[in-house]
Amino acid sequence: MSSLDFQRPTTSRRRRRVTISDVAARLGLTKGTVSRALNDYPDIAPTTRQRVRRVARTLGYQPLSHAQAIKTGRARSLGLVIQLSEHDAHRPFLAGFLAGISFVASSESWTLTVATADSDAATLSTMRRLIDEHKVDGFILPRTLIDDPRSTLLREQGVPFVMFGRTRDTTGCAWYDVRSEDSMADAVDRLAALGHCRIAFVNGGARYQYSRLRLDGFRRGLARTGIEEDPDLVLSGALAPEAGEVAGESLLALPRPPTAIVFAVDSAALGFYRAARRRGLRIGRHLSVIGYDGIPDGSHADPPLSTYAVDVRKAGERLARMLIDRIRGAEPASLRETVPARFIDRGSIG
Amino acid sequence: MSSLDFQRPTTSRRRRRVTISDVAARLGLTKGTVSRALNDYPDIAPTTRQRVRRVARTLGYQPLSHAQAIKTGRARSLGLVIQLSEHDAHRPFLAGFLAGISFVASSESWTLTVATADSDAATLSTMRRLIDEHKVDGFILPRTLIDDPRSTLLREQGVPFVMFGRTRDTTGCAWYDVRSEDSMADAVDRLAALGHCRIAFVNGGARYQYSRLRLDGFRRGLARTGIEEDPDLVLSGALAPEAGEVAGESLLALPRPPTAIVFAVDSAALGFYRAARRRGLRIGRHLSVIGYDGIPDGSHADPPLSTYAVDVRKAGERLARMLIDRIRGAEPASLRETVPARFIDRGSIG
DNA sequence: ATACTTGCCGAAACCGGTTTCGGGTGGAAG
DNA sequence: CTTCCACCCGAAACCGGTTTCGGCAAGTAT
Repeated sequence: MSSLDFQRPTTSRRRRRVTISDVAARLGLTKGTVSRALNDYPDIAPTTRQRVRRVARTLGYQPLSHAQAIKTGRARSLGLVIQLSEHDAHRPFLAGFLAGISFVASSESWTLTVATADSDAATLSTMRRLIDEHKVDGFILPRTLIDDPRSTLLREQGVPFVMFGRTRDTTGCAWYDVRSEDSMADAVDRLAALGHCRIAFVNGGARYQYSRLRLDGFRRGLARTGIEEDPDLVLSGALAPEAGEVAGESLLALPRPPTAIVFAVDSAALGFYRAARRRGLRIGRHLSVIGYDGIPDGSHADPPLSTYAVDVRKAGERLARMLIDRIRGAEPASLRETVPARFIDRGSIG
Repeated sequence: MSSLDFQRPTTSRRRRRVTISDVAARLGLTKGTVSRALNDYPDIAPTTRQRVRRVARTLGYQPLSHAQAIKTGRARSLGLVIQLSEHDAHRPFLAGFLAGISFVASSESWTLTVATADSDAATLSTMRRLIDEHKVDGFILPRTLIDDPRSTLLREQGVPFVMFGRTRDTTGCAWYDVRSEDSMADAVDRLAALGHCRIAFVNGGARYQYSRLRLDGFRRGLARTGIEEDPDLVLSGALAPEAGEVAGESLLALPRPPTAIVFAVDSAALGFYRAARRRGLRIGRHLSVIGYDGIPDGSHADPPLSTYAVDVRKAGERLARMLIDRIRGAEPASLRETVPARFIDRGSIG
C-alpha cells in the first residue's frame, strides 16, 4: 500500500469534552435553544437563559472554537505578525508585549497566533493567509508606519485591527500609543534647565510614524525653551547601536559639537556610548545623553542611561482588550488611547 | 431587547473560499471521495487520486483547519508556552526562536499559538486549557528542567511534544539541544592553553538540565587539562546580570582569585563586567572571561565578550519540523538531535 | 368568541470537512 | 457460465456547533 501517514498519534484516555448536546440533554432542551440562550438571542425567555447559563457553568461547558468557527468564521484568536529586520531595536519589547496580549486573551479564552516575516511583502502575504484560512479574527499591528500597507489591506478585507502607534490615514483605525512626542519635548526642557543650549536630536527610522512625532516633539521643546534649531544637530535613521555610534561620531566631529543629545531610541543611544568612550568623553559629565524606550540594557550601561520608559506589557494588555472589543463590533473611533511615558533619571544627564 | 452584541463586524465582499464541494463538483465526484483521495486512503484509484490532486491545486483548494479539527481533533497549530521569570536571561532569544518556528510552520500551512505564564503552575494550566480546547496539536517546550512537570503532563495526556534541551527522564521524549557541555570543556581547554590554571565557573539555575550538563563539561575540561578542581571557584545560580555581578564580586574577593572565569550564561558574564570595572580590572588583560549563549549585547560590551553562540533560529526551525513529524506519528526516539555551539572570540580572553 | 400578535421553543438545515458502510463493476478462479 | 473477490466510488452519518423557520400557547385587540 502506498501510505499510512494518516495513522492516529498515541491517543490516551482523554476524558470526553462536555458538548452543547450534553447541556441540552441535561436541561431537556434542544441544542439549538441552548446555543441561542448562551448567545443572547432575544427569543429566549429570561428564566430559561438563566437555567441554561447555570447548568452550562456547573457542567463546565465551553464551546469548541473550531466548531463555532466553521459556521461563524470566528476563531477566537488574535493575530500578531512581527517583522524582524536585521537589527531590530524592538526585540527587547517582545516578551513583555506578548505577555500582555496573552494575559487578556487567556482571560477571555482567546488565543494568540503569532507569525514572523522578514519583509513588508512577506508580512502582508502572511496576514492574507491567516485571514483566508480563518485562523485569526483580527490583528494587532505593531510598529506602525506613516503610510501603512497593513491597514490598507485589512480595511479592504474588512478585518478588524488595532495599531500600536498612530498613522497618517486614521479612517477606520483604532490605536493605542505612547505620547513619545511629549517625552521628547520634556527631554529638551530638562536639558535646557540644566543649562544646555546646543542640544542634538538623533531620530529613528524615517518610515515610522513615531519618528515624525518625536521630531515634532523635539522641536516643540526647542521652541518653548527659546532655543533655535540648528539643522546640523538633527540626524535620523538610527535604530541600532551601530547607527547610533555613527551618528554620534559625526555629531562629535562638528566644529561646535553639541553638549547634549536626545536619542529617539535607546539602543542608538547605547551605541553612542562607544563613540563617546573612544573620545574619552565621560557621559553624564562632559556630555548629557537621554534616550527613549526604557530597554533593560540601558540600566546596565555605564553610566546607566536616563530614558523614558514605556510599559509594553500594559500596551499589550490594552491592545488585546481593544481588539477583542473591536471584533465584537465596537466602533474604531471609540478605541483610541494614548498614554505618557515615564521618565527615569539614571544619571546620564548633568 | 436585551442585547445586540452578536452583531456581525463590518463584513466586506470577501471572495468565497473554494471548498471541498467545489472540487468535487468540478470532478463529478462526491466530497467524501475527494477527501479520501487527498488524505491518501487506500481505496482510491491512483488515477483518480491524481486527477483530484491536480484539480485541487489548480482551484487553489486548501482545507479549512477548523472544519477538519471538528472531526479529527487536529488544529494544525503548534503550541508554545513561554514562562517569563522576573529576569529572564533568555528573552533575547525569543524573536529568533519564534522566527524559526513560524518559518517552518508557515511552510506547511500550520500556525503557531503562543501563550505566556509567570509560574510553573500557570504554565501547566495554560497548557491544559490549550489541550482541551483543542487549540494546539502539540507543544514545543523551551528551557527544559531536570525534572520537568510539563513532560509528565503531556505524556499522561498523550499530547505530542518536543523539547528544546534534554531532561532526566527521557521516555517518550523527542528533543533538540546544543551540546553546551562540550563548549564548557572547550572553554577550559582554551583558557588552559593560554596559561590559566585558576579557572572559575559560574553556573546558571540549578533546576535546568543545561546547568548540570555545563558543570559536567567544565569538569571534563579541567580533568583533561590536568587542573584540579577548586570548590571555591565553582558557583551557580547566576542567570541575570545582577547575579553575575554578585558572583564575580565574591570570586574577586577570594584570597587567591581566579585569573579566568567561565560563565554558563552570557548575561551573567556581562553583569560581571561591572564588578571588574569597579575594581579597575581590565577584562581581556588582567582577567579572562568567556560566556555562553551568544546574545547580541555581548558584542557591544567593552571588551566584546567571547562566547559560544547558539543559533536559536535554527533551533526553532528544527523543533517545529520535529514536532510536526511527531504529531504525524513519528516515534519520539527517532527525533533526537544535538548540535555544537560556535565559538566566537571577541577579545575577552587573553 | 374570533382574529391577530407576541413570546418562546423544537425541528431541521447548514457549515466544511471526515469516516463508515454498502453496492456495483470487472476480472480471475472454479 | 457461475461465483467470488478485489477494487472503487457514492451515499449518508457524523463532528459540534449556529441559524432559520415554523408552530404552539398565551395574551391582546376587535
